[in-house]
Amino acid sequence: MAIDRRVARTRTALYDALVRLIRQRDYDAIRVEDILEEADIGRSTFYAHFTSKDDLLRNSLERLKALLVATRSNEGLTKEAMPPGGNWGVSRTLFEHVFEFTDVQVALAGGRGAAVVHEAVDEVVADFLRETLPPQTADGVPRELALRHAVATFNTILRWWQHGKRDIDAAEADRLFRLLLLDGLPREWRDTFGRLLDGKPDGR
Amino acid sequence: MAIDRRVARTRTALYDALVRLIRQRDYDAIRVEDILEEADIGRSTFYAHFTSKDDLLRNSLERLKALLVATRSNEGLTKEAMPPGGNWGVSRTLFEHVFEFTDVQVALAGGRGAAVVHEAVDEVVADFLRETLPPQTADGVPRELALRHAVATFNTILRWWQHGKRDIDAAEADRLFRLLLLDGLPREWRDTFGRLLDGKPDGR
DNA sequence: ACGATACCGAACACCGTGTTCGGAACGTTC
DNA sequence: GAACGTTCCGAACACGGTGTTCGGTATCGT
Repeated sequence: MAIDRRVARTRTALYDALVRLIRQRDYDAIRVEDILEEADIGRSTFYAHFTSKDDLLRNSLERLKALLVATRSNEGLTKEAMPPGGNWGVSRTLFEHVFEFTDVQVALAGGRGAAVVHEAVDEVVADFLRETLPPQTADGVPRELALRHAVATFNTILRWWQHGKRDIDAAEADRLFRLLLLDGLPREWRDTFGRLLDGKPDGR
Repeated sequence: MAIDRRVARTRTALYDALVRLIRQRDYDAIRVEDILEEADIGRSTFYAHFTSKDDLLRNSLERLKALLVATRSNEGLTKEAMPPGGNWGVSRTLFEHVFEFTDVQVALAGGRGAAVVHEAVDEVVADFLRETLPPQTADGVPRELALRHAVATFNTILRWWQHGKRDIDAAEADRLFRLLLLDGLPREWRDTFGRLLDGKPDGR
């Protein structure tokens, strides 16, 4: 016996409604009632499927993971945004995605409840990398740390990008991402931070 | 006329109570009532000073900033943790702090509400750096981005450190921090990530 | 077409929030 | 040390959101 169409309909209706709402308001400014209204679903039905709003969020994010896997080979991309020749890398593709759909930017925007969404997304992306990266260790930098640093750096770029309404494009964002992740801060900043971290006054 | 002692007492009682509670439970598992009980303060009194739990948190964090400024010259450090000769840098000093008081680690631990605290702390540290760093730009990496990347990297190390109960000491944590921030990922990881980001399969 | 299952929605108990107010306690000032 | 002003207290209250229950209805699978 296949899965009842009714449950499938109900669940996706709820997923979609949540995403739609997250794009509009702050996550914890969203009441369960709002979701019900948006999805046109009965109260009791909701609680028959999920135990809480957070539970719904967690389950919804499993879908994001699928998107990521697809993205690995540029599958989930619209034709317009397809690279001229050959493939882009994962990061570039993601940045293009974000560039295309401003929604994600909004979802990642500030606010109290956004932090929750943000951390949840982090977890999913980290999972993805954990499954993708080969096992190895380099110069005493453990796998898990390297991976989390990559996620953190990506999100830093993303948030900085959309927060300041920067007039740079996805390519530039990707460039900065790779620069920071792979090479660290450029020379001048290296010196500045080096001095600060060493406790030497900065001359002011 | 100086500030009424009663208000001072009330406010610090509330600050301390909040911190004490954050060390025990998840931030939003803490009810206002709990704070009142812990601080032994009346309900109406609380709302005479702060509009909400979040408001209290924000105000409490102003203190953290003061600590940071003090830390810049190793002032707030206990004698045991003082560097053998001369000063440590800001980052090392902070790591030593965290090493000494496991509390902070707990506060920064996982969970739903921790994200809120975490983001708030981020903001404070970013503010601190914003006031401390000289204005400049390097290789197209804007000041604000460099600064946020530093904060993010610091927190990544911290969270990874305490999450996995790593058996490394503060010095090692500081070494990793500087490595990732200033030089980026080491060679092997550079290659691995480079390949992944470029969309080339990893050979599996 | 029929049995099983999912959905509906109104009603309800529950919990935490934030406000109000009169009286008691405390601090400040002279 | 007395008097005045401020702060604190705590019980009571209204409000809003959560999660559950249950009988009736609609939809599904076979």
